[in-house]
Amino acid sequence: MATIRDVAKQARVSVATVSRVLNGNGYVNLATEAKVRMAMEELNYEPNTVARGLAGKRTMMIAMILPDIVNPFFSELARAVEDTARAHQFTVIICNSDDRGAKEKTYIDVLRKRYVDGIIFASNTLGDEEILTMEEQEIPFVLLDRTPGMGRCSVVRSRNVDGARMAVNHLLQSGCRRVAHIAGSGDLLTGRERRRGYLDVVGEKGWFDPGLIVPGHFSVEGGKGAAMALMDHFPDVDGIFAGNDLMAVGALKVLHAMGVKVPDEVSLCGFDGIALTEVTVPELTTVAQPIYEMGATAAMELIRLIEGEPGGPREYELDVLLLKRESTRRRKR
Amino acid sequence: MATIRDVAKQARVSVATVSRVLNGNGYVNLATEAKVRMAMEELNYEPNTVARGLAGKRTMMIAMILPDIVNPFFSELARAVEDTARAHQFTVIICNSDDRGAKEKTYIDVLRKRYVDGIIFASNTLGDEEILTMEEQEIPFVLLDRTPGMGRCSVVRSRNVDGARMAVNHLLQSGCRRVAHIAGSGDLLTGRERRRGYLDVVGEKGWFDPGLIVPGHFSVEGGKGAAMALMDHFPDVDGIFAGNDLMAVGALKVLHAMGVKVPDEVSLCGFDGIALTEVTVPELTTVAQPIYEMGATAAMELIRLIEGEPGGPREYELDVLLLKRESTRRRKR
DNA sequence: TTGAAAGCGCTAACAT
DNA sequence: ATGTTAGCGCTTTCAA
Repeated sequence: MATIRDVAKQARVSVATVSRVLNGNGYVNLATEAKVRMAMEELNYEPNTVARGLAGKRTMMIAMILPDIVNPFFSELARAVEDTARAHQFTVIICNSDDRGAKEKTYIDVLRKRYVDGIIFASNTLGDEEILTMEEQEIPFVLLDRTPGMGRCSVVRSRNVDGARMAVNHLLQSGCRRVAHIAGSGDLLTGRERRRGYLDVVGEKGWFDPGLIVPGHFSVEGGKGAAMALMDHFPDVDGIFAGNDLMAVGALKVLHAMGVKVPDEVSLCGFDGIALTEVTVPELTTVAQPIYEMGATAAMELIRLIEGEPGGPREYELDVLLLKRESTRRRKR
Repeated sequence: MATIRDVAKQARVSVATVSRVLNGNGYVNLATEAKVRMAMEELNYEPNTVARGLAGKRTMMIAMILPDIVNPFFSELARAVEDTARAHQFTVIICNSDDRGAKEKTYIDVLRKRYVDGIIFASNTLGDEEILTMEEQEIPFVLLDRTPGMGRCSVVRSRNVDGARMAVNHLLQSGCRRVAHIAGSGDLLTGRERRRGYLDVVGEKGWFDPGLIVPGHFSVEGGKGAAMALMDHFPDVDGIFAGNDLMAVGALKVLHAMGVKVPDEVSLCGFDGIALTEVTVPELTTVAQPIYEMGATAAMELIRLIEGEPGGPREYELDVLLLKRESTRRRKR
């Protein structure tokens, strides 16, 4: 492994000059630059990233903290982040928090010691305390689907309330008389916003009952339990808006097992637009978020922050799209 | 941020001594050690990982190169790797290769410059050339589902041939008269082995025809195309063994669309055991690999290699398990 | 058992 | 426009 010193010697210049052409800053004579590049070529020189990290405080590494990479929503997000980061020479560290604050804190610590250049939080437990830590440490970061309790920081999210309204309206328009909601965790912004959208549309209906909102914890299992409870207590429910696709899939399974026909007896709509919704029978209607775009946007924004570009923290709110599929397609009556 | 020097000063010893207690090597007086630990505590000292990497050639980072983190098989593998690595203080870098040799090569390069301590290859394009590079550079690595063309290196895989045989036998026992195979890529060891298992069981049957083996490229789309072609050319096929679950899911979709009843008209069996197989209707019978265990094993083995423990490279071959589910459960006739 | 000092490979003042 | 040099924070001989 040739070092910068070897190159300098070979090109008969100082290491500083080599460093300059390497980083494209400072003035360098064109002829000199040529010599240096030549030498680099000959020696097959490759700058050592670790040394650069130590000296320059820039490691070209970013981290992404998410609940669980196995969850398809997050793996797609991660994929987008990695693609984008890579295109800008950044390497990505993945951290699974399982939504546990303690794990998340540990990660932040480890990452700080590693001088990562920035962090994307797709995890949901991040408290104001951690945010404060980040700001003190001056580590750039971007939040996904989360409003900071305080201060301004960069955020990327999608129009959850709008999406939920679209979903519920669509359910109603396709003929449902009584629509229930399987809700995600109330601790999460997305959970609350989608619930809000649902309420906006049906809260004042004569048939509405708070019991129509059942928690499903954003998981397949949760969706199953919720659907079961729902059909038990409200046999006349003929439409369900699930706060995410995983829960919708769970609900679908349970309905099928109970012999309830989807969409004819109960129509079902999810949220997120993960690929999973295309393999079920019937295919699931869902409010698709631009998942890949969200990840890419978050990564771009983080890099912008890292490069110290002007403008300060920014907020991005992305549009969602209702994908009407079989699970809400009723036969004409 | 306190540095090792601060600690040394505070404890009135040299940095060398602090380094010693930090790494637990060399002789250190018990009393001295206590002083040092005290100082660390007081100053809230945390060693800088980057500096350690530069000085000690040990970055406590490993990388995992895989085709695509969005593929549930690989995301579960990745999860296992991260959990295991983290338990041993290693951080994980994820690299999506899209099975493109060029990307993979670039990654290896980047990772080398980063001094990563080791690499897990779950990607499939790795050629002997790259393996040689790795060996020259003396970077420890572990292969998943791939036999090296040459030299000995650590490998983790599962009993693909056995599994395929189990699958096909099960299909036969459950009443199928003519079983086809949707095959994964012939470039991949797993693809070839599963195909071999299939052939082992049916190759000599009177009804066998090479045309019963159709390529499905290990993807949902590929599975769709294959199933379509299959039913077209061999309408009497009543059993399909798909080389992985993704293709099985694709096949299931197509069969459903064609009005072919699964399992009664055509029984279907996949391979891998990803969670997806539990949400389809009918649920998919599949040969489950111990995915998490494979990832964990690979990570453990890599760490073993990194720590330079004796024994040299090792090979692990893990057992698979046939999960009999609805897609092969025929009504008695 | 402990300390001094020479790196690890690079960046960034500062000087020329 | 280019060179000198002092770090970045830690590990590891080599001495003592």
